[in-house]
Amino acid sequence: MTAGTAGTVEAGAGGTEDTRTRLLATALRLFTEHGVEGTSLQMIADALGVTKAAVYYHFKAKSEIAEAVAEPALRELDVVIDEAAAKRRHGAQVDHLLAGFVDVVVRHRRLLALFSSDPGIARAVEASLHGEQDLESRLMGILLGPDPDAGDVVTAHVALAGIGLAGGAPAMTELDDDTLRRHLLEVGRRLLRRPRPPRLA
Amino acid sequence: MTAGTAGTVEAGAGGTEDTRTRLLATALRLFTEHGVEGTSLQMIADALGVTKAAVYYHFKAKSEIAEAVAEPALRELDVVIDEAAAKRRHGAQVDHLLAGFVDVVVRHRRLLALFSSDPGIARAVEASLHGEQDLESRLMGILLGPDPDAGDVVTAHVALAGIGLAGGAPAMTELDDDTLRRHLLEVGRRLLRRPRPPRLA
DNA sequence: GTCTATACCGCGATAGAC
DNA sequence: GTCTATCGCGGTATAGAC
Repeated sequence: MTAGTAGTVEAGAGGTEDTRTRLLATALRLFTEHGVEGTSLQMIADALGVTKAAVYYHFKAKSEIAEAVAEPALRELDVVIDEAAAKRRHGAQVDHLLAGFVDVVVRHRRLLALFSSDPGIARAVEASLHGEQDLESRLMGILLGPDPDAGDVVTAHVALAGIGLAGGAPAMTELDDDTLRRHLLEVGRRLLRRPRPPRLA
Repeated sequence: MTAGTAGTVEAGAGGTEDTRTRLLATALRLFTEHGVEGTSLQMIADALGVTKAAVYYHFKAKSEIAEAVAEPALRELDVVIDEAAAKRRHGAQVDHLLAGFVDVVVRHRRLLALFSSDPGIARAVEASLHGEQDLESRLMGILLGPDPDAGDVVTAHVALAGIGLAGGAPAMTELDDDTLRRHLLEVGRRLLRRPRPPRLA
């Protein structure tokens, strides 16, 4: 995105990945190890063998790094929401959204652990979440039907918050992806009263 | 606690509340307005008309202020857990715990919004949560029966995280305490499969 | 026992040279 | 694209006034 002058860069010559990419990978690693707060620009710079100022050339602020790290997961969520919105029947929308949401949560659960305990990421995510696309409104809009009562709203919030947070919880690290996904899905269905989808897609 | 030499101090003379108490009240207000991270010791000191060092006299570190702010809620939770543990039947334990937890969440929901989005408080709470008393283990111990399977563990986590987070969510601020409590309780029951307690206590 | 003055160092961020 | 230098502010720490 914002491609511009790129062109020949992609999969360029020999070894050297461009700094921005290396930077993001390094930042993600350090973030998951020490949290966003606990990771200083100095640590990132040192790990890359450059100075803080060099890091600042690629990102205007630390929060931008956090946003960039969170972006892939948010983009996937965006796709899921679009797919869900495209379904005709409301029940099918909810089913697809739930399954897709759980899937994104499970596949990005290490990131999730960060999201939920670090305001650095949390704020970055919220910015994107309520930004241009406002993922949260769209999510809730699908989950809640045409005219939801207070109980529906509470239920939807508990479901999303619970699944998201539980997915990233330390106690879940022992479970393999598939097991976790199955259980989260089941819990979500019970919450949202969608007892069980038809056996074949 | 750690009373010691006190004695005559309690409910002392005229106007001046002791600084420590004013400090905590001020800190709580600023924390809820700007978050823990967003509140500097300088801001607290200014609001009280003292210097940073004075604040530092009462609390060795910023994290201690956060802990002190969170303490009342955690103590209430502690009581609820004890009460629940004292019940004879497991079903009654879960019912009491759920109702008590929801109640604490609702009454401290402003604080909750902080807990869940600010690692300052989050860490303080975790310290207490896993400290001496290890509230979390005891909570989970009651919620999960004798030998829980993976599904039970996931469910319990979703329930606690979901109720806690949803209770503090901005979207819930419009609901009055009683309505919120009723809906959270109902959602919790559905999750934990405790359909409905007997009509009279 | 309560507070002020002052200082330290690491942090995120900026400006400008190469 | 990277570096050196520097800034202001944050939490922390100590010495000492009252």
